[in-house]
Amino acid sequence: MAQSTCDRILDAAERLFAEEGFHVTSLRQITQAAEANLAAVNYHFGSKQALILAVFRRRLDALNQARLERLEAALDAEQTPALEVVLDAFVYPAMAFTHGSDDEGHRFMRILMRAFADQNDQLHRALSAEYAHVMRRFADAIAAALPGADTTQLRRQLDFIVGALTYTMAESHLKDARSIASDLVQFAAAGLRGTVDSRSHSGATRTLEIAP
Amino acid sequence: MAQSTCDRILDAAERLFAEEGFHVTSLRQITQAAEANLAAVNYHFGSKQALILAVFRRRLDALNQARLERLEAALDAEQTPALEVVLDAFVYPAMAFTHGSDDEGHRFMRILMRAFADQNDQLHRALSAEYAHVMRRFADAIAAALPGADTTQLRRQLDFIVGALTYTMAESHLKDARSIASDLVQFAAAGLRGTVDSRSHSGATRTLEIAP
DNA sequence: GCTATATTCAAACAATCGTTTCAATCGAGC
DNA sequence: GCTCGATTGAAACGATTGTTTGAATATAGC
Repeated sequence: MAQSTCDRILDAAERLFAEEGFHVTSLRQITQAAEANLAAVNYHFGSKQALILAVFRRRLDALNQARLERLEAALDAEQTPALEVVLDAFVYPAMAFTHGSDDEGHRFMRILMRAFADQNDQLHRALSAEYAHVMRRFADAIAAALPGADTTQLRRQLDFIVGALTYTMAESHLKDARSIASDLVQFAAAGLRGTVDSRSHSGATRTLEIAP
Repeated sequence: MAQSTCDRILDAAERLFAEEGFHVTSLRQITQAAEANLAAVNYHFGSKQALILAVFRRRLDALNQARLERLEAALDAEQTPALEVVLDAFVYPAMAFTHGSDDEGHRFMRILMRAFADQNDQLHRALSAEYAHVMRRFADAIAAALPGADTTQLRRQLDFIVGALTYTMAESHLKDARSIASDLVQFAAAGLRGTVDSRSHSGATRTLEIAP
């Protein structure tokens, strides 16, 4: 018995949630996979909903901390790091999760996307609150690397990047996570730079009026 | 009675799926909201899973057809339309759905994201198959507008755009869908152009080696 | 008007769900 | 060694699920 009952339940729940979904996964499946008793879930976590939240916090705390550490390191090394460095600090730790021993990172990204699709629940609010702190830091760092950028537009574009990252990681069976991360960083950097029209880049910025 | 029982069930199911999710929504909720009998679902559709598929096909067919029509119109007007025009043909019809009479479009995008989060099911395979046809057309059009672009990298970037689009539409309560669509088109165009390094754009393309 | 087909209805089906209960077991502290 | 709290165990609870059944009703064709 290497792990405690709590951890075994968390591991089993994470795996099953990713494979099947939150609501279709029963506590009986989880406890059976964890070699624990059915009542252990309600004893240790209180309810199924609380278990779901616990599964998320465990990984999300680590992910966001890794992101912030990487950002801090970049800010220590340079006063205003290049755009790619900031984006990499955001993207790479997420990708690193998909590169763990087995598929645990890929699994987690799947259930992370599932969570963001659950618009209504308290789960979404809890995750957004968790994200808000990190997002503000990165928005600031990006704004510093992009003088003249519009703040509200930049926040929108950050949503684009989060969407591209989450979707891509949940979608592809990436053996080449590192290559995809590099592609996304490059893509996002070019997208961000292309919409800053104060310091004109060689006319690469085109506008298109969308038909009504 | 303006609509048939079938249509009332489809409408009610779509609304409830978006609000609650697939598996937590019961057939009793659906039939009650549709003012139909419980057995009507199994009579008209065969099973709950078949109903879910029917809900998707109804809207997805219309969305993809609208995209292709817009792309064809652009290809008729110009031999190789500008990148922004192609991207707009992909993005705008999706955004137009979120701009319907009530929230029906926004609702649909939420359940579309939910569907893509359901990795395993036949639902995901059915939707990917439905998408594949459209994606190929757009990939070709984008490749034509971007001479010298790498094909596999371009397909990856298309996934980025799909992710950004789906995530953004599922996330924000957009009153200003048109503005967001314009932002996304501009962002994506710049991102795509920024990674084509054959015809060098003013050194805007930077590469970053990601740490191991 | 009658018949045959299509649809709706109320009721019951078996299965599964999350949760609760209470006794059994374990493990440290004195 | 004994006791008390923490943990686990088996079983049952009430509720809800998707599906099926068979009778009642509406609708079309002749």
